[in-house]
Amino acid sequence: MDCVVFRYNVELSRLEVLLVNRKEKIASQPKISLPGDSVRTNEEVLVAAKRVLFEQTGLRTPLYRFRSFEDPTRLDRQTKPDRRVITKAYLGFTSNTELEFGGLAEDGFFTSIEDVPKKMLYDHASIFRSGLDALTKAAENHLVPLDGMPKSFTTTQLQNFYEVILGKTLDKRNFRRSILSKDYLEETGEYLRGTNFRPAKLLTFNQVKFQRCLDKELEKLPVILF
Amino acid sequence: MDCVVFRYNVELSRLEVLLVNRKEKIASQPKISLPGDSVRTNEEVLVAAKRVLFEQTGLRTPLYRFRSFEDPTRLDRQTKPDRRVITKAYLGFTSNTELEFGGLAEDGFFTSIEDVPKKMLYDHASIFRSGLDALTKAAENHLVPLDGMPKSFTTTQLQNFYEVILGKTLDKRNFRRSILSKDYLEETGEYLRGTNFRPAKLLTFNQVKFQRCLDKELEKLPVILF
DNA sequence: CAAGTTAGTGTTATTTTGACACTAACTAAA
DNA sequence: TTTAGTTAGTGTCAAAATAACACTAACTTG
Repeated sequence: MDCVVFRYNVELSRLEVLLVNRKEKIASQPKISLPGDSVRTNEEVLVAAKRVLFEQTGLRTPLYRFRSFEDPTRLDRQTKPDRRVITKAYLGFTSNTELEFGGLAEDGFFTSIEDVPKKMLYDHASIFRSGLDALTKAAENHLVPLDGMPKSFTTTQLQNFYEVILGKTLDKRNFRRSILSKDYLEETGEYLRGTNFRPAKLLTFNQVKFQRCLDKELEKLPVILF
Repeated sequence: MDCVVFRYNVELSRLEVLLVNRKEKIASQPKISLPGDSVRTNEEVLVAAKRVLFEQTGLRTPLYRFRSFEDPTRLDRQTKPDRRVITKAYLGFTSNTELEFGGLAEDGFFTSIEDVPKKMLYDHASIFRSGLDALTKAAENHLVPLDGMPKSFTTTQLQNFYEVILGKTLDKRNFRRSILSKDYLEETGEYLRGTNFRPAKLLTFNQVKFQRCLDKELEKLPVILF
């Protein structure tokens, strides 16, 4: 199981992803990789993902599964032909920049998604790409988890976040209508102070409601096949 | 990997599913189960599913993946706690009733979905139920694979098929508009003869175009996260 | 109090979806 | 040959969802 953990870098207004270097070099593979490890025999995969992410990087953040990778040649082609390895991939968001490496991870860093190496451990480069696709798809439908946003934020800040992910500008009114109808944002009653213009309402992300919203969307899917 | 293979019984106008009895009894488990077995180390899972289905029942039919089952307790609770077993489930349709059993399967039969045993091998009862859910969802969106329909059929026959799956009647005009817009049905140029009323156009199912249509639908999904 | 800046809102046109009823084409029987 | 019987096949209208678009509200500073 592997994790694609994004960070929204507000200052540089860019999207970053968390990569780690493995302690051990595996055959001729690059050490640079996504955080990830194998699942214990009696462990729920999602639980394993959270555990491993914490062990390797010190991060605790909700994770969302997005795809499995089970091509029988995914590791063969590169290394160990002794057994077949499949992996399940999760994505997450964080705002935390204080990392503590451990487990299989020697060290690591956030890097702009532009600068992610083309070659990483095993098929991690393509897992990353797939995670980015999943994120884009989620963004197009205003279903990006906001675990990496500040505790509270304004609608405009949120729109900027989405615009960074999608790489294009969005219509303010349509964006607000859509995102508010999703019903996972809550007003704090507070306003953003310190500007020299009209203060904006501060919102918070309700992760539980977001999950409910995700489930509702999954119900609506035209197919389960797949 | 396990297969949920449906058959549309035109005469009885009901939906049936293919079950097999395993040759070997496993612990205190029922022998009755879905066709299924483990995947070979170097085998694509879909390929394995088609191979196993053929070995066990003599059927060759396109299969469509619909879900994975990976709860760490799925077999533990019942039998072998020696290793963790996950499974990937596929669904398919056939019109073939000539079965040839082999491999792990002693024998088998099609049974009405009403009469599927509540207790089957491992968690096969819940895999079946989940396959039926997938089918229903597909039917609601007019995306049921028609591999189990006769070579050619009329729109009305197709509508009956859908009505059997959904257990309710559908509006003829809306059904036709929707299903024809999907673009995986082709006119044969032939007409259904032998009736004493207006002859209906005969259509065929194009499985390749259907796959393309499925892929297009998957593109449109609001999330990749699942 | 005027100027500057962002916050916040509503309407219209287009597309999609569901509800609904009639004419067309054929056979069989009178 | 005409009429009755039966299913095939088609189009419109209303409702909901979606995309495009411009102005007023609220605050700060000088």
